[in-house]
Amino acid sequence: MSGNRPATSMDVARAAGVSQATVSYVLNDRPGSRISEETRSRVRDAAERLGYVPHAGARTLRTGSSGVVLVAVPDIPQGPLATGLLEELDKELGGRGYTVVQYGARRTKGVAAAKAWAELRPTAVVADASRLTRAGIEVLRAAGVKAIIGMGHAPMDDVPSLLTDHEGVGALAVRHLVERGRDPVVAVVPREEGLREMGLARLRGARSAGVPVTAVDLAFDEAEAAAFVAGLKGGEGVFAYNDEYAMLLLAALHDAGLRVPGDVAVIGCDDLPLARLTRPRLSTVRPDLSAAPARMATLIDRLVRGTACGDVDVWTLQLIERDST
Amino acid sequence: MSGNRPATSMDVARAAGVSQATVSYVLNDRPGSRISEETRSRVRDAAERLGYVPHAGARTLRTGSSGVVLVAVPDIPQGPLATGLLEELDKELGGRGYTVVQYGARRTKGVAAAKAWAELRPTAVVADASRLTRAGIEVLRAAGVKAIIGMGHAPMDDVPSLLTDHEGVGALAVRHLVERGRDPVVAVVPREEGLREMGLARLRGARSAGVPVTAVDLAFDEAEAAAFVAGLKGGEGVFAYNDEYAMLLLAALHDAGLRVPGDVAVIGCDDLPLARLTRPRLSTVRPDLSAAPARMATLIDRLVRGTACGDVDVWTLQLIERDST
DNA sequence: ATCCAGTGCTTATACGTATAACCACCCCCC
DNA sequence: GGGGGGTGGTTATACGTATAAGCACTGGAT
Repeated sequence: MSGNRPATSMDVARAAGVSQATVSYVLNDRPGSRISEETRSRVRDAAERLGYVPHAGARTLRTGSSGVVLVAVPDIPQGPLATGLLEELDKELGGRGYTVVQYGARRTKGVAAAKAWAELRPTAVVADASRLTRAGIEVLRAAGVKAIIGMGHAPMDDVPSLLTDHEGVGALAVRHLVERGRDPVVAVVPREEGLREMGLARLRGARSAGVPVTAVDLAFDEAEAAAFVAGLKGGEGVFAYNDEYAMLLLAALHDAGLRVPGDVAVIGCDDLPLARLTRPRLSTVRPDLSAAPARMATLIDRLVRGTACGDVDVWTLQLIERDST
Repeated sequence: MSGNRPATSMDVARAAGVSQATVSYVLNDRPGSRISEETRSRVRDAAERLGYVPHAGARTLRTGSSGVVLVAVPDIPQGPLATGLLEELDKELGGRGYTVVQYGARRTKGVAAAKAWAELRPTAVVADASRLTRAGIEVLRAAGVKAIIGMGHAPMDDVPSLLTDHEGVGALAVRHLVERGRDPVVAVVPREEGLREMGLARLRGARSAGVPVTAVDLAFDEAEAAAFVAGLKGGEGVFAYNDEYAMLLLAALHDAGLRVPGDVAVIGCDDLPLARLTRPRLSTVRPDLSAAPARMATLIDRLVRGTACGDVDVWTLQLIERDST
């Protein structure tokens, strides 16, 4: 049973006493094929008995389309938001008959990454926008990829994208701090590779709110946070880039004996589950992703069927006011 | 350029003025093939010019082996530990010529999941042990999967596994609490689906340490945590299942006005980056995964080549003592 | 001159599937 | 008794690749 090679549709055909074509017609129950109910069940029985599983590669070769949606996940450690988004997207696309596959993409990008993806002849590709270059997109198109969707902060002119509204996050956070009467407003920009660009985008948004905003570069490091906090005079409102940085600052402020929000107000972004547990409770900007998976799935499906072109979505932002501001 | 069908090795052959076989020999540079250097470069040029990318499905069909390592990730939200493990594993296997692909596996398990995976004809499968059943394993074997590796807490008798030493975590945590003179020792068992079994395993380990341990069921919920904390008398040592639960308890203890570690000691598990930011700093049990990816990759490679059989790894545990115990 | 060994390719085939095209049969109706 | 139209299949082929087997030629050695 286990030393043998996998059963093929030909094996099933022999076992059921029919031709291989009949097996194919039955198992895919192609509409318009004229096979008697009796033969159908004989074929299905044989397939079950032999443990037949179709060969995706062969099918792809024959039909010219794999039904695979390749998701190239970013290198940045994934939070619960991204994980949840992918899970929902998987469910949506699975329900429409696609096979969702995540591809680790070890640091490659551009044409090199695109070539690796193209080998699988995916029907669609969802990729971190920072991995996509124009030349890479050409490679994918040439390999027959029907739908290409970018995720990230920079709008790609060539492919529809799910954009994170980083500017909006910054603007919303700063407006809130101003409303609460905070005067020097400070925006933290993370120094880490991959986060820095987004930090700068959020800073731009912060500055668009109409008040002067001081930018401060910060690595995710307790000593640096302590040094930053030591320079505060009191009264500041700090937009901490995200909840993780906000938690870093809350700890540093606690160590320095500063009161939140009495001396300094802090606001994060993401509404992480763990960030609800800080004391004081952390105010934050929550990106609402709940509508994204279904819309992405619909868009992919339309692009594959060729009935629609690009469409850019933007997340909805919501301010969650707790105790830290 | 973009309305065309993808270039095949036959197209490359025509462009280079050679046969398709020659193209295959050159691009895979098969040792022992006698092709002149001049022809080789002509072929490579043509391939580059046409943007040729091999068709993985066709190759799989021909060779009978895909080189794909399918990783079926668990449904439980992934922490940085698991993410890091996968990333390293990806790198290791990528370096050995495998293609690592993550498969979302929307809640399916057993035979249904195995059939879905088998369609891709992976060379190896790394799966959450809770998704693997004996029948499922048979399906994979029958589909030609050479290496099957389980991850999780229950040792599978049939496949080698990377085991989390949940018992060890419990035992180590409780021994530490006892050393610090804590008298009633309490172990938290999470109520969430998927976490509960592991919680029970950690509880067994906790009880193997030789002192009486009270178990308490807890959902990840602030109100429940507050109710639990309200029942404490003081002096307790609490093993909180993991860092997230520990943070939940720290918040509840803070709200109740109890001092940590003065009144109650708390220890977690995982050494999450965010958990280093609590005040007091959280003591924890850190699973050391650094050796796992390389060992898993080696094991997979050996199983594929048929030069080795099973081998069970266990993570190394380390106690990190900070301020909460 | 003939044979042998090597070099540099080409020809032919099989992998597993989906589907267009064809075929045999039966029944009914003029 | 012959044509027409449904019913229930079968035969043949192509998808793109890897590789075994063969073939033409060249340059010695016998």
